[in-house]
Amino acid sequence: MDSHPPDAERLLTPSEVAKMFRVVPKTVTRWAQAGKISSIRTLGGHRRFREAEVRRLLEEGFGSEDESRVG
Amino acid sequence: MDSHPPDAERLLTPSEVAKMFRVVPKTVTRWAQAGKISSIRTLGGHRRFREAEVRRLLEEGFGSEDESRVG
DNA sequence: GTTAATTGGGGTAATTCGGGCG
DNA sequence: AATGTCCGAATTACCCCAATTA
Repeated sequence: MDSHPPDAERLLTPSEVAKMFRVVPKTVTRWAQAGKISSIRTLGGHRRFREAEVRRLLEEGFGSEDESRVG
Repeated sequence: MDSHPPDAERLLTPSEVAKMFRVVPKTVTRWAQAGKISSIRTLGGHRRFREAEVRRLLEEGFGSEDESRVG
């Protein structure tokens, strides 16, 4: 039996996100601390990231650098 | 009709909770042992978790970390 | 060249994972 | 097959400081 709760969303570990961006896991942690990426915490304090958001951020980085960035 | 499912009493297995947090089932068991999450026992000694509580714990850790939190 | 921000590495403690067995 | 419990290894969090980048 493999019934999952309705809005079970795919979560990624810091290492997995780090590999996608080609940075070390610690850098991903800094992004979370800086509020640049949202994250949830396991009950032990470790972070998990939404795969959808990570991929969105990853693709934003491929946009033209001429694009004005609001921030 | 089941248009009003009593979510508050729905119970989840260790595996289901583990998938929601992106951890392995054993880790969820550890959280129960540490008292970080309440659980009930089946007559066979296995644990079950309240979906409402799990969801609450899951959403507590969401959002940017630089947002102030009202305690 | 200087200033400010980001990234990476070291170190330690806590958490998580994986294997084995009941 | 899923779960419970114990142990050792890997991952992560958090600290500080140097190197790289804009």
